[in-house]
Amino acid sequence: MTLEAILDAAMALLDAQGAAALTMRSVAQVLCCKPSSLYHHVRDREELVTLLADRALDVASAPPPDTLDWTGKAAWSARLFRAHLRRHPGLASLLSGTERLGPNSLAGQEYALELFIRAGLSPRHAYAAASSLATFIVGSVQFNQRLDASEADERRHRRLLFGSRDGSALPLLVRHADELADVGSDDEFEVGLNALLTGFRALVEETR
Amino acid sequence: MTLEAILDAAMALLDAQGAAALTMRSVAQVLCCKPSSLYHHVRDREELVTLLADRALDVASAPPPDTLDWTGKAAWSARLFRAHLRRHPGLASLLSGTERLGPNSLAGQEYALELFIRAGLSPRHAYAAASSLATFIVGSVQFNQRLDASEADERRHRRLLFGSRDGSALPLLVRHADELADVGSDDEFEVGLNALLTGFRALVEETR
DNA sequence: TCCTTAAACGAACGTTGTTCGGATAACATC
DNA sequence: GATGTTATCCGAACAACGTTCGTTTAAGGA
Repeated sequence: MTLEAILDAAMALLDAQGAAALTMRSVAQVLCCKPSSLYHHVRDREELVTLLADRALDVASAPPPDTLDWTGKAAWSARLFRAHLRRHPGLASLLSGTERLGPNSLAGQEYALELFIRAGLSPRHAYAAASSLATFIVGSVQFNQRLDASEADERRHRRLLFGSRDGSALPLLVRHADELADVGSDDEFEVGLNALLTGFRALVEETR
Repeated sequence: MTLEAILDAAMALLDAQGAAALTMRSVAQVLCCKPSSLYHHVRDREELVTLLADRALDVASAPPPDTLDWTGKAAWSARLFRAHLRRHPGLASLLSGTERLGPNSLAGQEYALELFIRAGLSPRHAYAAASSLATFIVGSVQFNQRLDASEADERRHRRLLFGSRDGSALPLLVRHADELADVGSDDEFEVGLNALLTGFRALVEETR
């Protein structure tokens, strides 16, 4: 009957059946109580989601090995964060819909801020860089969630769709349909991540 | 009574009252008909949203001036795209929830693909780069939507929140609270965009 | 003129978030 | 130990949502 239990139930529900199944009634059912009881511990459904979104970030992430330079550490943490988001389907969509001011979210911001400031960025640039990186990671997972769910089916679908068009309007997409069809979300993420980090590295150089 | 009219009404509703107001009943009311009538032109609400998400991308965007190099053109188009997303609140959240296989979406992908391939990227890298860029743009708008709505209030709120914590856990966020509080979404977007593009430029160099 | 077909409607069903008043139990106070 | 206060839970209900079904209406072709 405590708020902890409510968030636990919501988390279990989120992992098991996705974000759409996260209703007041379903949460109550998991806790063997009635929906109205939840409103004594939580004002809204929105507040529940906000609390859950931050609680779900409570990942005891292993710190990156010290042998890496700062971009290596950033990449390490970014991949870990992405893996965590993919392990909990629906979490990405939760995060992009709520404000991120909870303790775990702030801790992550603090960590990235320290990393980027120590690398030589101004506080403002470090903050903007951290926000951009977080935006890209969460957005990347959220965008490819539907695609990853169907996997091979989706690839075939995409290839079919590209190929079925007459080549006049979309020559490049059609010509490279087969090759592009199996560019997975992993490849896309790595390209974007590396691009962002080399961009940040260049920003450090030009600031110095 | 045509599908065009339905999408027009939905678009008007989206612009006027946001994505949450986009209900079957409200769309029907704008068209002076009953909700059940909509189901003769659209299978689901999801299909309506999917169609709308692509139709809303129908922006007769002025092509970037030819004096710019390819990263300049990419930045130009990216800023235009972002401005368009911000002009239509709720569109970003629509885009991140549906598959992007409509004609306008594909046309945008084709355009970015051509730009990046002509710059020297392999088709696969060009595709991944374009996807990453789109992810960042849409994600950036969606993330900062709530923040931009409140504007100054939100800034004060953020500063207050950062400042109110004891400095032990979040030393950097607290120390630079004032400075960080007025890092707007524009700054964040420009930093991320520039980083991505210099990263892509480096990718071209190392590929060649 | 009659028949077929497509579109709009009215009413309902199930589910959602949320509110309110009453029942209930625990806890503090005299 | 009795009493009153407080916090919690429950039952029922409300409005709004997406969706479906059967009927009505209107238009177009044979």
